Amino acid sequence: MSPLCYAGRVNASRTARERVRAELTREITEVARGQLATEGAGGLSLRAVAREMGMVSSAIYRYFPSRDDLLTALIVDGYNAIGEVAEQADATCPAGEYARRWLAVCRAIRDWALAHPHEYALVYGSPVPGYQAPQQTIGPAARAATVFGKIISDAWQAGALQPAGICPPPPESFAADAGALRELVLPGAPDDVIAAALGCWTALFGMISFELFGQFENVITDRAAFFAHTMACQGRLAGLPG
Amino acid sequence: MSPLCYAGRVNASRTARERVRAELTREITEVARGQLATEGAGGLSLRAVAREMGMVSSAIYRYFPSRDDLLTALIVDGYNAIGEVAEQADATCPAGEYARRWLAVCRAIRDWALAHPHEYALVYGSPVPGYQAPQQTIGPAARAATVFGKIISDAWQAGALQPAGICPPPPESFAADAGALRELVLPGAPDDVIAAALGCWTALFGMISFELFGQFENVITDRAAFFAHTMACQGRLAGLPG
DNA sequence: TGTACATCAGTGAACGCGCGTTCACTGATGTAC
DNA sequence: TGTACATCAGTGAACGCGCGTTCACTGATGTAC
Repeated sequence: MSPLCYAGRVNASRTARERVRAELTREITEVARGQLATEGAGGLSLRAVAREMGMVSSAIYRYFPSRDDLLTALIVDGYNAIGEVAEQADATCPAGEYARRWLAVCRAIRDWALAHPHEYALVYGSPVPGYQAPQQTIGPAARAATVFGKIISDAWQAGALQPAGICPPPPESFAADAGALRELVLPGAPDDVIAAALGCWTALFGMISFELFGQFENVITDRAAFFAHTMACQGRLAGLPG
Repeated sequence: MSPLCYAGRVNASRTARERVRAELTREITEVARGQLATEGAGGLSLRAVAREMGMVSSAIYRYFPSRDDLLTALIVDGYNAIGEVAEQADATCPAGEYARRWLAVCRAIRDWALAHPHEYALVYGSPVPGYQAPQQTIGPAARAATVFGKIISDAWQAGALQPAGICPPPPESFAADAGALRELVLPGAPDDVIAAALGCWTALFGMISFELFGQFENVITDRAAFFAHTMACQGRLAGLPG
């Protein structure tokens, strides 16, 4: 039997049993996501997931070795979902309209967060007690940031960035971090642009978290409009024209 | 027996039994705060608190009618603690140095948050599942914001505010909210100043939450310096000179 | 001041619940020859 | 193609745990006269 033939057989069997396995794995995370939406991250329970799926609780262990691994899967999914809506929003805008791209990304992430508050909280909210995020989550976490980084560095490299000129220079201790960010997500941008961008990015999630976690209760009525306004200001602060 | 004399007796008895009661109430919240620090908000348990105090779990119910009431007390304490450090930090600065006051308040809140991460998370992080914040928490929540509001409105009324001039005007739908904020915490300030201040305030907590909730892991090394820099930029955006 | 009574703090047992995880097992599905 | 074997999914019972809350109770503390 040739290796190729052997590989063929293995793949065939995979697509039989393994396809069911993949489907059930997906279904488990989906049910878990649903429970997240009603109970929050702390209340996620393997037994409840199993119950909802009509399985015995121990069966879940064929798919996830522990509750934490299921949580990790949900976190990775969450990061990816945010990354994806960010990518899509960015792609709908003309590449040269940097401020518009930024606002589109902001809005897309906010919309996603409002539609999936518990998943957002899982990813950007307080850490789940007793859960330690594994390295698995690093890559997906960078996905949305990469979209934003590209907007800024595109603008910079096109010479379209108009620095607001109101910030002092970033601290010297930031230089090394700026270098790493330049390598990964903000090619070509100088340190002050990188610092401003990072502040801007942080402000985006600050706004969303404040809104989602109730700090705007009895304070802001038209949150979508105020959000867009504030994000426009932040974009200007980072030098985006518009 | 005169009403005064009666009142006197009641007060005397109060200061006997009621003093112990107040002391124990305080001790319960303190122990609960300690557990918060190790378990997080979701893991706070009346039984564990009672155990640590050498009481039987049902005894706690003499002091707090339910777990949620204990949580509420902790939240109120948290808001008050943040408000207090903000007030103190503000008070150490010359009244006319607005940017310095702002930075001092930022730093004080960040320091407190780093020293009490779980209490911070309880107050500004994801909502505790199943817990509904009662109205009791509204007043203390405004305390820190009042300090900040005073800095901005002091600066405005002194004519010291130097608007960055890079923001578009706030949306019309913001006018009513701005009016309410003007009444409460930003006397005299016009709408655009209020909008900028609110964005600035939100960015402060965005920075702290990002740092505390792990988003700066492997991204920023000297977080104190980067924080100060970003908050300085935000202050400028809100018009604080410096 | 002394005594009968009311108020209150703390006890201990219990109710009813859910949780994560392990383990020996039964069948079904896939593999090797 | 057929058969012996290995792999794997799902079962059901169990372990040991912790939780919030209720309730009838015992003493101690405070009150009224």
